[in-house]
Amino acid sequence: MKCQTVPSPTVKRLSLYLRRLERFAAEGIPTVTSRNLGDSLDVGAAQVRRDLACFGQFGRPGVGYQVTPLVTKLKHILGTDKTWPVIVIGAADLGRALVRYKGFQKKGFNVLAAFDITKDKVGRQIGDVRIYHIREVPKIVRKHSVKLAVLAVPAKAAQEVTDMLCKAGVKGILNLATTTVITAADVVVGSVDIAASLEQVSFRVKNRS
Amino acid sequence: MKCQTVPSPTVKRLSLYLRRLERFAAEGIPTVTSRNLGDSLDVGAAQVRRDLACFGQFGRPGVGYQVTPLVTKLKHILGTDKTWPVIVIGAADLGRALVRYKGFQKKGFNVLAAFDITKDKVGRQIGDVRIYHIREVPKIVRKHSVKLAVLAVPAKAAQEVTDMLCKAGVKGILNLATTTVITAADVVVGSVDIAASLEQVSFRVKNRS
DNA sequence: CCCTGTGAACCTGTTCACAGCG
DNA sequence: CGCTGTGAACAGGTTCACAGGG
Repeated sequence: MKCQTVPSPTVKRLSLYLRRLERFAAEGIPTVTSRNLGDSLDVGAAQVRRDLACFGQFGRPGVGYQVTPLVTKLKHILGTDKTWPVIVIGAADLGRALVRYKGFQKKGFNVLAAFDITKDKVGRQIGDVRIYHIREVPKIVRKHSVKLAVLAVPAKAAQEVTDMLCKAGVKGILNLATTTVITAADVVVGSVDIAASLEQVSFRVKNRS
Repeated sequence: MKCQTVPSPTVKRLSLYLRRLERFAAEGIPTVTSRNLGDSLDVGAAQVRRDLACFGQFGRPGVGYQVTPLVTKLKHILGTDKTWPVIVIGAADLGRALVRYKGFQKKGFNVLAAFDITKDKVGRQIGDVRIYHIREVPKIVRKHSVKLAVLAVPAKAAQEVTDMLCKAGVKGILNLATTTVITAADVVVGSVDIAASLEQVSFRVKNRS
């Protein structure tokens, strides 16, 4: 079907599929059906087929999808078939945890530097990742062709830092600050607000369901 | 309009509105229009009005919305007008960061205990929050009527821990593990996968926009 | 005249149902 | 026959546009 604009819910589910398929692969299962894959993720079988059909036809009627080739294909689609250098801005608690976070490594994201402004952090290490002063961002970005940055700074600094990242040439930002940041159209921003996510849950709990 | 089923995208935006309104309040701005509020959040004015209309009519035609009453109202709707006790399961890097995370306190979530299974963590403190053995969960949950839990354990333990939380009486779970967890229908689950979120960004970067 | 609240049109993503291949 | 891929129907949210209040 090859949709020309991939729906963003589809992209989210792609990550789910990949995660699950990797477990199937680890279990030595060679083939899965759309139902098979969807059931464990609470996604309908038709939805699975639709999502995958956006990128070509790699299922076999009567059989299903071959796990290993599909993992490869999905990684390629998501861009995690090669290693991306990533920087983390903000080395407070959350930033520190992100630098150490194994989930990034598993997906091929390589955290190569952290940044902060406070004197007591700059120059220190988190594991074997060094904390630089924020003013060093452009230099490091250029040197390693960094395209992705993770933002874990206080809300009031977020926009300023974002502008600086854009100017330095970063193309994608994962924003974990509790504020909305605005960028030029050619820079992608994904936002994750952990406290707000818990707030969603509390709302749903309060309103029974 | 009082929609009987609040759309979940609306709930997400409610958090954004609240966040922004609190800043307006801090700046001493008494009144905002829907356009005014939406513009800085990249949300259409009509959307803002629709979302708010789900909960009653608290805007004044020709004027807009009074900031302070709206903040109060939104907090009440989201359930963050009172303090919720929260527990964090998993005291590795991410768990530690979450226990310390100020964003929770700001919204009235009070992290009162952390849990882990490894000997070298149980009994220690993160700030003034104590780490208990996971088997203590039911006791603490009952003692403090804990309704909300944050899950930051390895993927392979997530489902087992979730089952235990549900049995202990927890009503809402924020899942930060990299796996899908399944619960009875009366327990709310919100999922945040940081690595997957970065993967979304990398996909969008790879496909220019 | 400006801004809210809302019916109605619209659009985007989901689900159904079936043709077609292995 | 089982399962994919996909038109066609459907549902949920969004945007438009305007009536009505201040």
